Amino acid sequence: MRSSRLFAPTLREVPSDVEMTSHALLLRAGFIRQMGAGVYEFLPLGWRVLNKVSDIIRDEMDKSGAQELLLSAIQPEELWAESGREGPMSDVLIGFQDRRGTKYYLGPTHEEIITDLVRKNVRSYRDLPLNLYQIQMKYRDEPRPRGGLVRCREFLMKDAYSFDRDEAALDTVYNRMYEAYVNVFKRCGMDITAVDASGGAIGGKETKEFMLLTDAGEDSVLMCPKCGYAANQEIADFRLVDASTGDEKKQMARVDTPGAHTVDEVCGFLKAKPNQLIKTLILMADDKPVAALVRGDRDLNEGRFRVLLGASKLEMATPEQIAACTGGPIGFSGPVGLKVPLYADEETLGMVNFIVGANEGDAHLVDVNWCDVAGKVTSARLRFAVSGDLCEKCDEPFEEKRGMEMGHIFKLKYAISEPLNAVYTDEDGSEKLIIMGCYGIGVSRIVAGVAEVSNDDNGLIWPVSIAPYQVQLICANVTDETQLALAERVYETLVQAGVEVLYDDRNDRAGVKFKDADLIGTPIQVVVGKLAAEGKAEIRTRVDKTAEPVAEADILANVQARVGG
RNA sequence: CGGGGUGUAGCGCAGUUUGGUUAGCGCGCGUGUUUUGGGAACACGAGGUCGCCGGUUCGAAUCCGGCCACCCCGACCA
Repeated sequence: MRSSRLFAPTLREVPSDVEMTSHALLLRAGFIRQMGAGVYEFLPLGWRVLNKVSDIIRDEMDKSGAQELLLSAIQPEELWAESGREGPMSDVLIGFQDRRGTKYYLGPTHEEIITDLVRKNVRSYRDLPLNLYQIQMKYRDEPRPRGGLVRCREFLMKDAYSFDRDEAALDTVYNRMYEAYVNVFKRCGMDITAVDASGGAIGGKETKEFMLLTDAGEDSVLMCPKCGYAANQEIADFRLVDASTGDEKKQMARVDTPGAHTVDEVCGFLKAKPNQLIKTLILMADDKPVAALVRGDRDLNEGRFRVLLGASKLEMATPEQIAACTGGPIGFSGPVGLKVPLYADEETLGMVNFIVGANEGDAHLVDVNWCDVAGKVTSARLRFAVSGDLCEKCDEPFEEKRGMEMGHIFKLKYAISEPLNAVYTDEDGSEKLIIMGCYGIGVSRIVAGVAEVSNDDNGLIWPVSIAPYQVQLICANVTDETQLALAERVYETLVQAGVEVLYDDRNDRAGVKFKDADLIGTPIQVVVGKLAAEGKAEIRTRVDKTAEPVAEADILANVQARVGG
């Protein structure tokens, strides 16, 4: 491809509303353009990278025994109603009606569609196992798209779904997918950490997320430096340390705390530390109020709490709902005399003489002890693990890192097949539910991820495997006939040999072309310049700018060696 | 959905506080000349419904009201 013909508008300056490195570089280098919030167009360079990633995924998926197909992006609403996920996922569903008034959603994921396909076409155990995948745009009305390709409303995903007879067969395919994923990310040049994760709205415990560790990531990952345990903060387990001081219990007292409704304000007012306070969070679990009690400096893990309650919906109560069940305004709730079910984080049980809200405006209770709290208190782990908490297996303090989720595999089991009644006839003639797994990779997010971690001040740095072109050939001065003639010959030679080469034949100053080449990030650069008079070109890499003079006859072999390595 | 911010040429910005000639600057773009190894110089030139709608006014990029879009933080996030 000749740069003079390539549609790759590069920018010198970063558009003002861009913050994330990968976003800025992909825009500047002419890989993507924005259509709207979380909606991007892939320009030729971006599209090439996306396809390189897709091809690697295809190769690994096919090797693992999965079969590619293409499902409909338009999904009938009734399937979502049937699976019971229309409600839980209503926030992100983008819907429309056809001319007859039938409702549809643009596919945010394809469990319903594929399970419907399979239940209509699979009858017998002889038809199993099946592992089907596709690479297709997904549509989710994300509450907050961000970071360019990191979180989009329209994004490219590889999604695979396995269908098996029993758990043992599911385990087999799950493990095979794990291996395939490891291979995919390795081939894309990414250093990925697999972590224990939460099944999210679907549920399920056996699930792994494939995280790219980067400060730009949206997730928190807790890692044990000793045993290698790694988990998403949402589900990370840790050892409870008994922090009870053995202080003598004092007499509870009511104090005025005008205007102090946040933990910081109360602490400032009472000259206390956040860990001496227990905050009482009122939540609505399937529309019934419950109270969660956690130490003032901790955060409630709502996902864990929801699972504990067995609730399908859990959300923070509104000020009105809080007033209705506590009798006080938001910010002054407390467990003493509270008439809603109380759930206390296990860490709070060892506390004495703590501070809580008084369930009335502008007042708190101090020197409270658990004996003051009438009523049943359920103790459970309700808070997130944080940096410094101890690994449950080896008592080593966790390190906390940011991660960007690139892939997710998990065992759906019967979560979808049961409501959709996807069954098969087993050997003994009995009808059984198909057991399922699902496996996703954010293809477009991989592009963002690699761009995020692989760059320098001059631009992107692509690994050979997914670079838009393997080689960038630069003719330093196209008005120099010797240079131009040599560059043209080198271009022909490389193209004929099947090397993917972007040939900068523009009539610009050399500096412009060097800058663009670095920005685009092609891993190998071949410069035809002053040495053309001697019949030589310079070959260098994007990372190591040490130029190696190479005679014309040896250029192809040199390039091929670099591409291969 | 809550909080904060921004909308003026393809990109980056000034001008808005205090309304007043023909709305500026840099980059980029076009033509020409000179240049040609790390984003060249000079000359000439093109390019704008000042986010949209309404209002106030003799007069609105500027003041007022409403709306929209985008970004960031939070909530949310198979």
